[in-house]
Amino acid sequence: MSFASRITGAQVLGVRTGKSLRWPLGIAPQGLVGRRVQAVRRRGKYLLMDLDQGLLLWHLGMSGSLCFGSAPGPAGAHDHFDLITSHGVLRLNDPRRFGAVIHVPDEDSPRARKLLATLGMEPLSAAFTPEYLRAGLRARRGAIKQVLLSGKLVVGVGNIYANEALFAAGIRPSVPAHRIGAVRAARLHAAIVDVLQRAVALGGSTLRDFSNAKGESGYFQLEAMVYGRAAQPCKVCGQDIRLSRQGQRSSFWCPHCQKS
DNA sequence: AGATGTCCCTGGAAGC
DNA sequence: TGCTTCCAGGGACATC
Repeated sequence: MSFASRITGAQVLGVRTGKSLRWPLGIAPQGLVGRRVQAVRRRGKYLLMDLDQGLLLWHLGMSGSLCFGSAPGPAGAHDHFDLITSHGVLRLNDPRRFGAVIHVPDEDSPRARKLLATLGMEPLSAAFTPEYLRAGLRARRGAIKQVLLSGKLVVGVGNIYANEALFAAGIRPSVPAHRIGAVRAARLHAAIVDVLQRAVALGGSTLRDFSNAKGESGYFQLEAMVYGRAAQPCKVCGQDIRLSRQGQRSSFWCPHCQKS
């Protein structure tokens, strides 16, 4: 049973905070005491926890993980936030502290809107269609890789999956988004859905130096075709995988399989 | 409003 | 061996 269903209905008994996370909580921790968890949802990479008053937004950043249990044990160096409830303790562990827990009064508050309202389509929803992607790409002049990473068209596509999806679609990361026609947009759409579905089925592809909540290594559970393979032979054509930088991010691509 | 650059943080790896 | 430097990630924010 997921922690979401186990924590639903619980009452908050207390909060323990460790080192500060990326942003302030937005409320005094005591202000959460007595609240009830009414539902747990997700939007993009945010976890939304509806309380009887207010809303808690959780984000795992790049290295965060959650665990939920009745006896979490003493807090470790990277255990930054415990939500202590009548059903158990939800603990956020995050070595690199890119994660966040943020309280907002409601989803329409300025802070919540700023974080959530600009998010793009859910990639595994029925509304994410090839036509939607094509229309969004047509309106953007930036490099396709950065458009995907921006999350404004479609959420959930981080650097690893952007690289992999572009390879699968045969599109070079530097191509201006609006140059991608209907046929290739459809191919990219299918590639995004496929790579995310496979990643979810396999439990994600964490960084090589981290592990999932169960402590299992996430070492390329989704086997990368290009990501992290600079100067290694392409698994399809044998040419050396190239590495370039776009907006402070590494892009890996095959010069033969991704011609334009 | 879109595009671009900067910054946050830490630990592992690589280089000296 | 021990030090320093580089690098990875998501995404808000500032600036043009």
